[in-house]
Amino acid sequence: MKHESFAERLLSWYQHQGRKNLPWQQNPTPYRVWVSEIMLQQTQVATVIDYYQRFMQSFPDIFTLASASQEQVLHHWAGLGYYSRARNLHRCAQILVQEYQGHFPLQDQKAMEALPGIGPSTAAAIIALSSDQRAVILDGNVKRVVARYFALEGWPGKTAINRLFWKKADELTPATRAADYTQAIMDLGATLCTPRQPQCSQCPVKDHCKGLLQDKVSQLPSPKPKKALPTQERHFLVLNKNSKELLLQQRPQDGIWGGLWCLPDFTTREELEAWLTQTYPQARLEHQGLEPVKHVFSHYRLLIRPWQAHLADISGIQEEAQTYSPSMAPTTSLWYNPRQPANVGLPAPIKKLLEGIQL
DNA sequence: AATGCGGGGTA
DNA sequence: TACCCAGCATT
Repeated sequence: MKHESFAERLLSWYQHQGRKNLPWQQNPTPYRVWVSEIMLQQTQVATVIDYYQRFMQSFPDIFTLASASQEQVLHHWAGLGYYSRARNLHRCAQILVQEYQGHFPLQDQKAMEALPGIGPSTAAAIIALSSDQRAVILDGNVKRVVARYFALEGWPGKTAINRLFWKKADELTPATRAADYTQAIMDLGATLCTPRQPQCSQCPVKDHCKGLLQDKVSQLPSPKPKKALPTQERHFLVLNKNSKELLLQQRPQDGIWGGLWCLPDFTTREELEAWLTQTYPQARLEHQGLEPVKHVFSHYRLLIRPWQAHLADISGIQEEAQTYSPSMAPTTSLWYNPRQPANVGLPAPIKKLLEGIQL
C-alpha cells in the first residue's frame, strides 16, 4: 500500500491546525489576495494586518485604487517599508484597469509575472489562493520547509540552489486543492517549521523529514555566507632608539586596540615618512621593510607592514609624554624596552612582531 | 549573478 | 546585535 504523500499529510494537518482567520482569507478575491501578498513581501503577518484593514477600507476594489493618487496610496503604506511595493501596486492597478478590464490574467502566469511588483512566487500565490489553480510558490516559509524536508544544503540566494528549491517545491505541490495546499505550506513554515525553535514533534511530515532524520534542522536553510573579510594594510613604525628602546603610542579609546599601546601606524609609507621627518628629523628610516604580519579581526583582515628607523641618542630629547596627530585627540607616547617588558598592554600581533625584531 | 530596498519582531 | 520576514526590480 502506498503511503500518504507530503501534501496529504500537510493538508490534513492544515484542516485542523491551519490559520483560517487572517483578513485576506475572508472572501479571497484576486484583488484582496494580491494586496495582501504585496504587503506580506518581506513583512511579517502581525505587522501587515492593521495596514491591510486600513488599505481595504480606503481602496475596496481595484478601480478605486487605480483612480487614487499615488500620494494617497503611499500614505497608507507609510511605516511598512519597501515603498516601491506601493508604487508598483498603484501602477499595476492602473495597468489592470486599462489593459485587462480590471481583471488579473489568472490563466497566464507569465502575464502575471510581467505586472509590476509581481514576481514568480507572488503570481503563483495569487493564482492558487484566489482561483484554486495549481501554481508553485517559493517564499521564505516554503524555502525553509523545503530545505529541511529534503536536507538541502546551500544558500538559496545562489541561482543554482534557488533553481533546485523551485524544483523541489514543484515536486511537493499536489495537482488538486491548490488554495488549501498553498496556505497550508505557508502555515507550516510560519507556525511549526520556524527559523528558530521549530516544533518538529508536532509536524505532520516529521517521519519523512530528512533534515530531522539527519538532525540538521537547526542548520537549515543554510545562511547567507559571510562575505570574505576585507583586507586593510597599515604601515607601522618601529622607531629604535639607541638599539634599546622603541616608541609606543597609546591608541585612542575608540576603534581597534582602544587604549592599548602600539607602534605608531599610518595609512601609507609616505605618511609614515612625513611624520617621522617632522617629529624626529635625526632618525634614519630603513628602505627595506620588515616582514609583514597578518592579523584577523571579526570584520576585517589587517596586514601589518613594519618599517624600522634608527635614532641615535641626543641628550635633551623629550622623554616625557608628547602629543601627536594634530587632528586627533591627544595621545601619549613612551619609550619601551622590549628586554624589560613594561606593564603595558600590547596587542598580540604587535607583541609577536616586536619579539622578532633585532634591536 | 549580485544588490538595494526598510521597518519591525525576536532571541 | 544579528537575523529574519508570504520577494522583486535593477544592475
